[in-house]
Amino acid sequence: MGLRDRQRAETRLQVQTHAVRLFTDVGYDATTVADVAAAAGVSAMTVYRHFPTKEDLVLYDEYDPLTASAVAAQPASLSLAARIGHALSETAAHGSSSEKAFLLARLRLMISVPALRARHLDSQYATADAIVAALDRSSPEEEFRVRATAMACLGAAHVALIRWAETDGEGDLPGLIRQALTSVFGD
Amino acid sequence: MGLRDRQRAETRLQVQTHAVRLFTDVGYDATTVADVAAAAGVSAMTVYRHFPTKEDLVLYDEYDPLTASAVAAQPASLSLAARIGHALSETAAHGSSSEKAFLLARLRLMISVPALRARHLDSQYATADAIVAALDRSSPEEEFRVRATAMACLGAAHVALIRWAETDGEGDLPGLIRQALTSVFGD
DNA sequence: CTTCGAACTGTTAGTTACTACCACTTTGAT
DNA sequence: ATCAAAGTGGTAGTAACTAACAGTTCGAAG
Repeated sequence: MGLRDRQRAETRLQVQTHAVRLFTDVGYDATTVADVAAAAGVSAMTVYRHFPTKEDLVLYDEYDPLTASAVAAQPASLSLAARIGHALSETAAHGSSSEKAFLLARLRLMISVPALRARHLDSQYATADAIVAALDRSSPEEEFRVRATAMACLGAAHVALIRWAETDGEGDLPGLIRQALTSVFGD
Repeated sequence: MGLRDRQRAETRLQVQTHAVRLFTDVGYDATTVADVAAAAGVSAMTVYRHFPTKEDLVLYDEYDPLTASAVAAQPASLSLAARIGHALSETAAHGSSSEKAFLLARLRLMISVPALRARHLDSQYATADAIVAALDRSSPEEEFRVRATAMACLGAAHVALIRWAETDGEGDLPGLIRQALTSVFGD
């Protein structure tokens, strides 16, 4: 990996870090993209080169492919809901390890800012698509069943994620997700 | 109800009707608010006086309070998921009666346009809030349980709604919602 | 019926997110 | 050493909104 890639990654991180800090301290709407660019020491154009929209300064990652492959890796002997639920819990265990404070700040923004909350929910929709693509191999009726189950599990897991953020990330996220799922499905 | 209110309602309907038609025929992004205003024979400012954002030209209603009161009216002997699920199915039975073609056009936009899809999902989030407010009367743990169940049921119902729109509203929506919920919960 | 306040509408000017285009610099491979 | 490619900045432009002002119309009180 050359110097160019390293500098690009560095710039990207700087921009995003300053963005989340300003959004948290000053407010999302009260902070312009020009403000973020100035704080990061770049031009506004450079911000848009790294992040397609202002919202993406907060919402860049997402674990769609990871989740989908985790679902596919579950033993087929389990029920559909159990396979999806376990996969979600496992994926959360991997994702939430590094830089918890930064992730928490981003999550709080995703909860409190309407535009970010909406986009975050839409990314769940994309995750459901990925799960359907990873599992569905038969009839439209089966796809309907898989998609409904996936959306239900993702909805429950989302509540766990919010709870985790509201308690400052002190509980363990995979456990909260399992708790949310069992309180819905009994199992 | 005076002439003023009638004219206001008339203008609002005209604006929204032309908006949905233009969005469907020309495209959401390719249609400007000025285009909508011109088609409806009003100024752009008038559009904003009736609808806070361009997105709200498609997403105005939503049945939060209806759903919440329907949930509260379910017999407490049923399980939590059953109470919420039945309430969703009942609310859908009331809402989908009048002007199906217009509702379908709006739904198709909510599915295909990313910004509208995101806001539509966020309105589900608001519905979950209303359900929680209607049911929760005890501990934070109970609220967690209610919210997780509500989001799960709403996620499944959303899949039914999409399916209904994709099949041009020919199946019955309450039945599809029940089908989605039973394919998730077994019950 | 007249009059006066309030609401509806239009116009204008401004902010901000975002895009297209052009020129300049820097990197990395030949 | 050179040249193509990529990163960066500047300018200009579109479109979603907002604030403030002025004109018009409705509706209620006298």
